Amino acid sequence: MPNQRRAGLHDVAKLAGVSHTTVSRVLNGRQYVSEKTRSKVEKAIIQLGYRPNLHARTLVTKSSASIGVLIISDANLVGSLKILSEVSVEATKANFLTSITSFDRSSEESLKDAVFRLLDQRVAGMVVISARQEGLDELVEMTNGLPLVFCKAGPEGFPFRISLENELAAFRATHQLLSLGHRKIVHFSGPKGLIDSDDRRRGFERAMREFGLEPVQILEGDWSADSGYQLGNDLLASGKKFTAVFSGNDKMALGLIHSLNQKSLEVPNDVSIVGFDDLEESKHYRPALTTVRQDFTEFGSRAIAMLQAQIAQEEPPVFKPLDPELVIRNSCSEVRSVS
Amino acid sequence: MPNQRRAGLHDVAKLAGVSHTTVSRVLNGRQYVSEKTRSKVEKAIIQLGYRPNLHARTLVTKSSASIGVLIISDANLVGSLKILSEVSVEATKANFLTSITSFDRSSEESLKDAVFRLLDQRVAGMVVISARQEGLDELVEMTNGLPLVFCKAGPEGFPFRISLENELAAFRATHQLLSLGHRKIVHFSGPKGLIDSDDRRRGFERAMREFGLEPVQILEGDWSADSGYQLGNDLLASGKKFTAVFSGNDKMALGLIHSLNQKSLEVPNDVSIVGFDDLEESKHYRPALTTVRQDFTEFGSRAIAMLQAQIAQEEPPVFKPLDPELVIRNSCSEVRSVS
DNA sequence: GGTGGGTGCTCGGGTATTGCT
DNA sequence: TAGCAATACCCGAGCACCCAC
Repeated sequence: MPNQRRAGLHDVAKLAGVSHTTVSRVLNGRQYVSEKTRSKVEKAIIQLGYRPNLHARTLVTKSSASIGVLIISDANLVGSLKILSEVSVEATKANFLTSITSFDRSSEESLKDAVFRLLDQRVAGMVVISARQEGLDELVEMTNGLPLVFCKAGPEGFPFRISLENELAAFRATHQLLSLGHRKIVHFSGPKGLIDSDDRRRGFERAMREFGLEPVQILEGDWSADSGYQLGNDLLASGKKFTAVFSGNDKMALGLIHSLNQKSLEVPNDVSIVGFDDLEESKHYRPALTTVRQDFTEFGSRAIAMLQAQIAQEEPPVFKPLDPELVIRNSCSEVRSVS
Repeated sequence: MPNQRRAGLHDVAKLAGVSHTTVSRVLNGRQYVSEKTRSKVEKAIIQLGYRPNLHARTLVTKSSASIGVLIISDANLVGSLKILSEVSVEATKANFLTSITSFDRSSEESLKDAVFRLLDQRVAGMVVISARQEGLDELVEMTNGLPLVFCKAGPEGFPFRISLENELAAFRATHQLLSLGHRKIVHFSGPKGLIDSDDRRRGFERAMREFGLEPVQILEGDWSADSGYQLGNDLLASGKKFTAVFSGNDKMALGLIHSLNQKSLEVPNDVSIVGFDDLEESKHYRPALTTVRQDFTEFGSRAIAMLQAQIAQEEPPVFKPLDPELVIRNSCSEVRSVS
């Protein structure tokens, strides 16, 4: 029996011998209720297992206690999911419920449909997790002033946005290679158009430029270890000379190492590699991977804090950018020869 | 201006010059509306950008078009998140909205609070993703007949449950080692109490028993590569003799390989290893990992199909159990010596 | 008597007003 | 004047019922 009618305000009022107005006052912590009546009402609430109907409340107050999360899915689903889970946990702490929906760029439905799925719920605010910039401007228009926070990609100039210091991190990673004497450096990037890929590529290019160097080559993968392996094979087959690779993420670096090993090339003796992400397992690769890490953990709480401030119409908090950290392990050495 | 009042049924009715009932009929595709009025109403709807208020609708129909997902978080968060995303996508296809909330066993709040967060939304059904059995019986009671589907762990005898064939998969993995002549086999398990850990351990033990063997040792890790590394060190320090390890997942296997390598032990020459999961990157480990894979992809669609059937009070679909597949690569060889 | 369409109550809870103690 | 009851109406939709042709 799913739907035995649940107790309502009126039932509580009747049991407690008060008016429904008083019950409402107790529920919302209003004044003008004596201790005695309050406890009477509370007892009745517990006895009946009363729970307010959120839909009814939302209907009249016009403000639901739930936030929407829109995931615009792309290659790196797992990354988005981590953010989602953080956002959800933080939202819960802040007494918000989380409604999620995803939008697949390759599907027939329009972004508008996905956005309206959330808007129709009258969410109090929205967190958008997207790896690409495209379409985000329209999104702002569609939502028409609704509190909004973007994770990763966000429209140009939009104030509420949480992103990684990709460019700086990539710069530092590349710099590490350069400071070891490497000059012939290849970059494995992620899919073009993803903000992470593009920013990291930019950081790489800036570091090279500051040394007056040209990249040997920039190869585009899809973040997977498989693609790193494939790119490694392609690179070796091309016959281009290089002494180091800066990989856009750790997984591609793993695939690259695999492909080098198959051709009897060793890391770091023959080729030096720097990764990106510092996955939990990267230190157990062979060799342990030198990589660059960014603290992800505050992503969710920052997003929710920004959203809450907007919802409450307060001044949004200002966050310091996250400082990327270079983690030096065993996949880099000084240049020996130009193979 | 977030809340310029949005158009309601009445506004549409006024503009179209009909009553709100007629508009409601058009919206719900009821009969007894002439083509002419229908198109008039539809025009008005578009013109006003009208969107029905889901809360109002839920209030009167007592059935919301949203399902709840409760994530009871444990070690393997990423696994749960993958299921979540599938569930969410499938739910969307079926025109349901997804509300999620998580419950942390180590937190002060009770499971009841988490469940009620969802129940208060009057969700039409609930998907529970839990790695542990504990507390799931109460959950069934609390929800009082609400359509329910459990992913991974589920209460004893509960009919609606999606789980992996862990026991069988682990049996096959162990069997592979045995058929190569290994007799001194160690098992690295996940945290005790997790259904995945326990089932895999059982499969391992059954395989050993059928060969009349005792496990050399069963070591408990936490699924992480770090713990696999630690367990590897512990094992080597213990001086116990072994020729093979069946690791409860691929990541711990990676850590184990790392620890063996540090002691100049090679895989598979000195020690054979079978993993579990077949991560995308496992084929790029050194050596490429022999492991066992289960197809995860239908998890979400199965869960939603089961839930939908319950919600619609239809006969739930019956699914064949997923057949685990042994993926043979280079981390196992025949026994040579007992080190 | 089947179509087409309007009136009015309902869902569950918020709130403003009045009035009594 | 604090503490409460009683009344009444609102939110936005669904629907039973009624009344026209």
